[in-house]
Amino acid sequence: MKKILNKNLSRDESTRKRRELILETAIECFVLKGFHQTSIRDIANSASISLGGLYNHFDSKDALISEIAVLEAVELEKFEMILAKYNDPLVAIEKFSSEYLHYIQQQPNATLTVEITAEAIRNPIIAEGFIANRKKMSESISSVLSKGIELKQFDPKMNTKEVAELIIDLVEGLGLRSAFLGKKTSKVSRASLQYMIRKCLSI
Amino acid sequence: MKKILNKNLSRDESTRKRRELILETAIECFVLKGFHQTSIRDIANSASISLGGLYNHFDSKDALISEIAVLEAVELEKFEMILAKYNDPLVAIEKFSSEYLHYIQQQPNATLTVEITAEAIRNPIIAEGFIANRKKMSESISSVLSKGIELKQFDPKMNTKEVAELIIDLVEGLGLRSAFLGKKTSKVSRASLQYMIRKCLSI
DNA sequence: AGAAAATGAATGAACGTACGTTCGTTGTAA
DNA sequence: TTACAACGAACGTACGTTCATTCATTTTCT
Repeated sequence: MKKILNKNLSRDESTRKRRELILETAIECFVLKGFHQTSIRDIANSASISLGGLYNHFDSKDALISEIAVLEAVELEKFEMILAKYNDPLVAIEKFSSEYLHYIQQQPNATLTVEITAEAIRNPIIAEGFIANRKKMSESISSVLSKGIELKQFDPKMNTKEVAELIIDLVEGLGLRSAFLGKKTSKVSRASLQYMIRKCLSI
Repeated sequence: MKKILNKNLSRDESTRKRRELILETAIECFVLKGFHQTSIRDIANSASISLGGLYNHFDSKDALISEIAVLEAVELEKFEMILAKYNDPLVAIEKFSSEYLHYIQQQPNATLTVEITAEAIRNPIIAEGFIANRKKMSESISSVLSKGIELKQFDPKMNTKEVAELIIDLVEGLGLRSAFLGKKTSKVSRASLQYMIRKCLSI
C-alpha cells in the first residue's frame, strides 16, 4: 500500500524532476558561457539548488558534462529514423538534410555541438559517444545511397560511405555557419545545398 | 640563475624573439589543453619565462588568445593565393581544396580551429577576424567559379557564393573529421572529395 | 494502525588549490 | 643615467569538492 500523500509527487519522482531541472539549467549555462567558463555555482544558483545539493545528483562537473554530451548524442538518433521513413532514396536524403539542417542551425544546438566537439578532443568518453553517433548516422545515409544505386537513381561510381560523410559535412557546415552569423539559413542557401546534393548523386 | 641572452642580438631583436617564443609555446599549450584549461603559469613555465615576465609582452591572457586567433587567420590567407595561381578554374579549385585539406587535417591546426571557433561564439573580437577571413576565402572561390562559368566549364545554374561556402564546408568537414579520428585522410576520402566537387560543378 | 529507525535530499560553511594579475626589485643594454 | 625586460613573491578571487548537520519521507517493527 503506497501512500502518496505528499504534495502530488513521491520522493523518487521529485528527485528525478530535480535532476532533470539541473541538467536543463546546466545546458543553458553551458550554451551561455561554455563548459569551462561555467562554474558549479553558476549552475546551482540558476537551478535554485544549493552547492552541496547539486552533488547529491551528480558526482562531479565532468560527470555533468559527460551526461549532457550523451543526451545531445541521443538527440541525433531521430534523424536516422527520418532516413528509414521514406522509400524514395532521394526524398529520404533531402528530408534528412533539411531536418538536420533545421536542428543544427538553431543557436543552442550549434553552440553545444561546437562546445562538445572541442571537449571531445581531450575527453575520450565524450569522443566515444560522438564518434559512435556520427558513425550510425553516416551508415544510415550510406545504405540509402546504396539503395539508390540499386534502383539506378544514383551514380554507381560514388563511394557511398565517403559521400555519406560528405553530405553530413555539408549540412553541418551550412547549419553551424548560419547559426554562427546569427541568421537562419536563407532560401538561397538551402536551395544551393539541395542543388549540390542532388547534383553529386545524379547519374 | 640568470638567463643569458644572446649577445649577438640587439635588445629589440631579442625582445621580439622572446615574444615570438611565448606565442609559439602558448599555441602548443592551447592545442594540448585548450584555451581555458591552460593557465598563464603553464605557458610561462613551458616558455621558460617568469610569470611577471610574460606580462611584459602581453597585457592579459585574453590578449594572448586574441593574438593567436589573428595569427591563425593570417595563416589562411595563403590559400587565397593558390586560387589565383592557376588559370584553369577546375585546377584552381582542386589545388585549393587539396592544399587546404592538407592544412586543416593536421591535428594542431584542426584542434586550434575548433578551439577558436568555440571561442569566437563569445568573443566578438575573435569572431570578427574569423568571419572576415572566411569571407575573403569564399569570395576568392566564388570568383573562380564565376570565371569557370564564363568559360563554359561550370554549371551556370549554380549560385557561386553559396557553392563556394559549401566547398569550404566539405574540405573542412573532411579535414576536421580525420584529424579528430587521429588518421590522415585516405586516398579514397580525398578521391571522394574531388569526385563530389567536380561533379557538382560540371555542366 | 502507529512508533521507531533508516534513508537520502538539501544546505552552506569550510577547505585546499589554482587562477589572473600586480608590484617592488634587480640586472643589463642603450 | 635611463629604460625596460626579467623576476617571483604576494594578493584577492574563484574554483571544485567535502562535510556535518537538518529535515522530510519511506520502511520496518510492534
